[in-house]
Amino acid sequence: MILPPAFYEQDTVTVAKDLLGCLLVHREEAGVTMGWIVEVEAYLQGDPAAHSYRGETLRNRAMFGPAGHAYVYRIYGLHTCVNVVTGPEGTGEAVLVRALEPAAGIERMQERRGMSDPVSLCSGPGKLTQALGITMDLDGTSLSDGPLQVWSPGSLPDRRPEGRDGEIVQTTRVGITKAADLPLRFYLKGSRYVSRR
DNA sequence: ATCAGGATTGGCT
DNA sequence: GCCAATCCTGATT
Repeated sequence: MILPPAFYEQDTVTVAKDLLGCLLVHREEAGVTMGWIVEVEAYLQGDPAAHSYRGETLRNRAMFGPAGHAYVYRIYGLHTCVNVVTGPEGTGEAVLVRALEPAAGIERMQERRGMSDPVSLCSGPGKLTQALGITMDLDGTSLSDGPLQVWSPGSLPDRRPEGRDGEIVQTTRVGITKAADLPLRFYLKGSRYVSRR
């Protein structure tokens, strides 16, 4: 089932951990692509590494919007990353989706990524957006009521992401310079689909 | 008006 | 391990 807005209104770290094992689903006319979320990072209020740290701007506007919407941004001029917005409106907290285990629409992902190895298809924040066809026009859209959705674990009967059932590893976040010591990255223990160990 | 730099990736050494 | 690619945004002059 599609996660309701109330799910995203919980504490951001709680949402980050509960997101692991859920399905990120992109529905397009061309077809559906989806993958289990296996790696995330939390970005909090007052967190120097968060895009929201210096206040609301045109770019990070969605981060301050209602929980359960997407915050999509471009990085290094070429890659796109997707976040799940959390917390009450105005707080500027979000969870970055860093890696997926491909679950459906794998052929389309392979076409878009120009490669075939399933392990490398979505093992990074820029890779997964390319694989699922997530573009800037999804910025600010509702994840409960739009083309980009998040489904609860077990939405695909008898199918589960790889790894030690439900065990979560917590580490520092990847690629940041500010607040680099905060342990706000979470991934499914044993998954081969994370961006790095 | 100008400019530094970034929540990355892929290719080369 | 190192580095270029590539393009805004946001901060500064």
